Amino acid sequence: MALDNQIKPTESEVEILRVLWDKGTATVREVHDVLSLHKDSGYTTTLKLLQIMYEKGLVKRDDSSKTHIYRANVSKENTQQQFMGKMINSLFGGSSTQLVMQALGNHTATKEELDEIQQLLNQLKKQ
Amino acid sequence: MALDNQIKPTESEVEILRVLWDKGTATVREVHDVLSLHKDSGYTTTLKLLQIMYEKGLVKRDDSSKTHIYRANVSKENTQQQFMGKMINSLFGGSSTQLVMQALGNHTATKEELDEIQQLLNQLKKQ
DNA sequence: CCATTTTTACGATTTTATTCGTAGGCAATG
DNA sequence: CATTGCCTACGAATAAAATCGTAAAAATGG
Repeated sequence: MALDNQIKPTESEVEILRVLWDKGTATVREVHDVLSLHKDSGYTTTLKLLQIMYEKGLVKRDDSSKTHIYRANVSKENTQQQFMGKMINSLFGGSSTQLVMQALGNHTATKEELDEIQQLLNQLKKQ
Repeated sequence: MALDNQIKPTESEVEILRVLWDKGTATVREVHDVLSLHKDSGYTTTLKLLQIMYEKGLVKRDDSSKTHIYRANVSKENTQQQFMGKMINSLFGGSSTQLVMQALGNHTATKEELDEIQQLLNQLKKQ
């Protein structure tokens, strides 16, 4: 039933979560190295953010050895849901369909993607 | 071609824009009264926000008479696009299809809505 | 025409998010 | 066993967003 905690990660926190979702586990250094590719903030900034995220419960960590190992404590799917819900409410009058229409209309999708969507649509129609 | 201004409205600014999109034009008082239904910040807060939004170019205003009249200067559609784009990039690996799938899968849509989506899908498939 | 209300302007404060600097610990290695 | 480097902790600085308080001008309406 996932009475989802309403800890909404900030933008910077999402960037970090993406790395963790991708790698599964990572040290501060590893996270930082990935972020550094597109951003230039210092190492201690990443460290601090991970510590804050730990306090918030957004990540877990194994601190049994000196170099701590982090992993996400919120799923990508839930987080997507959370942000999508916010957006649907604030910008699409609560209608997820409106959002879907907008997304479909404005971003080009390949034939394969359209088929994929079609399949899902068929499934939903059956119910 | 809409070389969209990258002024990203903040969350509070979006709330105000919603009122303006809905009413077309509104005074600070009118905006504030609507916001007050779900929020309790003071009148001058709303005023200040509208002034900031004016400086940013998010709203226009008619200040020919004492009580200024505001209207949105960014469209709902563009703003939706802007936020959706951000979200697709930060949470859906750049794939709008992923977002659509997620939205379809998790929020219940009525038969009519599904049909509407189907229609759009058909249209896209033709191209 | 005076008192009250409503409005704008705008600086200041508060809150939240992000960034950094410094200190202390530990471990590798020359 | 000292030096160097990398790690965490954590307070503090900075930045950005939201809120408020107060003053002054205009409007309202007895």
